[in-house]
Order: sequence, then structure tokens, then C-alpha cells
Amino acid sequence: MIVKKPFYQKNTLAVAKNLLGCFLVRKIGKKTIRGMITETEAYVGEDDLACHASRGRTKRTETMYGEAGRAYIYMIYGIYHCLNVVTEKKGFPAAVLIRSVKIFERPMSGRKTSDAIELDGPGKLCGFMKIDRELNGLNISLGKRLWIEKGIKTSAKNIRNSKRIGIDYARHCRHYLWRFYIQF
DNA sequence: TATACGATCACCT
DNA sequence: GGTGATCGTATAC
Repeated sequence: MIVKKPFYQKNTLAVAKNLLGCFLVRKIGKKTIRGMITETEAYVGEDDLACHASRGRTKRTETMYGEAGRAYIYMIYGIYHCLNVVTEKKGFPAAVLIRSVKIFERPMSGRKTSDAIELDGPGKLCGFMKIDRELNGLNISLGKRLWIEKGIKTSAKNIRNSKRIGIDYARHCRHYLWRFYIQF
């Protein structure tokens, strides 16, 4: 079941938690890759110094100011891409960074190991799923090329939170516990 | 026009 | 623990 727009219009911290256990789906031609979201981070508004929108509305952050349920994808360190989902009301810049997914199905038939593939890190995730800025602004509630489906049930018991990664420059905001991950 | 740096990762010690 | 890769973006001049 494809996650629709109202899901993304809620409070960003709630969406970040709700996305845990959902499936991120990427369709490339006939191939479909489906991975369970295991780690997210929230970036909320211009007052959040870790959020790209803290420097105001620019060409790059324009997508974050748009309607909920769009993909905000940017390049980082010249080599990697990061995938975010835009949340909350149109005009309010907020998004959830998808940091990690776990893929259970085996990519190659005949492989003996049934180990899940851990895509632990936004750069690795985008690399494996071939997500780049070409998909920036895509409406992911339509179920075309990239979307999210309802997944396993999670509860407060198996959701953990911590400080966000790699944003030590964000003064007091770096202390916010806006990173969420699943602990089974 | 020029410069500084980043929501990362792999590899090094 | 630390560092280099590598380029788009923001900001300063």
C-alpha cells in the first residue's frame, strides 16, 4: 500500500518515526528494489541550524519549501547523494533524511546466503538504488520510479533516538535528538 | 569571479 | 582515532 500525501503532512518528527519499518521502493525499468527503512533524521524549518533551509530559501532548498510527499535530493561532498522526503505544510521547509534501509530479498537468484543487504548510510543507499538529483522534486505518493509503502509495525519499544550525524557545526541544534532508528 | 565547505564514505594508522 | 576525494552551493568580494 503506497503511502499518500497526508502521511507526509504531519509533524516532521512524527513522520521520521512513522517511516521506520516502511519500505522504500525504487523502480528502474523492469527491476524493483524494495528496502525497509531502518534509520531516519528530521530537519525542521529555518530555525534548525542543521537544516539547509536555515540559510533561507534558495535554489537548492526550493524543494523543501514545496508540498509534502516530494523527494528532496542533493549532492554532498561532490560524490554522494542524500534522499529526503518533504514534510509538513507547503511553504514550511522541513524534510526527513532517509539514512539506512535493509534489503531482504536476494538481488541474484541462486545465491546461497539469505543475508539481508544493509545500506547503512545515505550515500550508500542512493548509490545502490541509483537515486540522484534527476529525481529531485519527484512526487513520491504517485508510485512511479520511487515511492514508499506501509511496512512492518513498530512500537515505542523498538524505536531509539540519538543526535543527528555530521552536523556539529549547528550550534545548539546539534544536541537535538532528531535521529531515529529501529532496535529489534 | 573567487573561495570555503559540506545531512559521507573508504581507507589509513 | 584521522584524512582525502571531489563538486555544487552559498557567500564574500
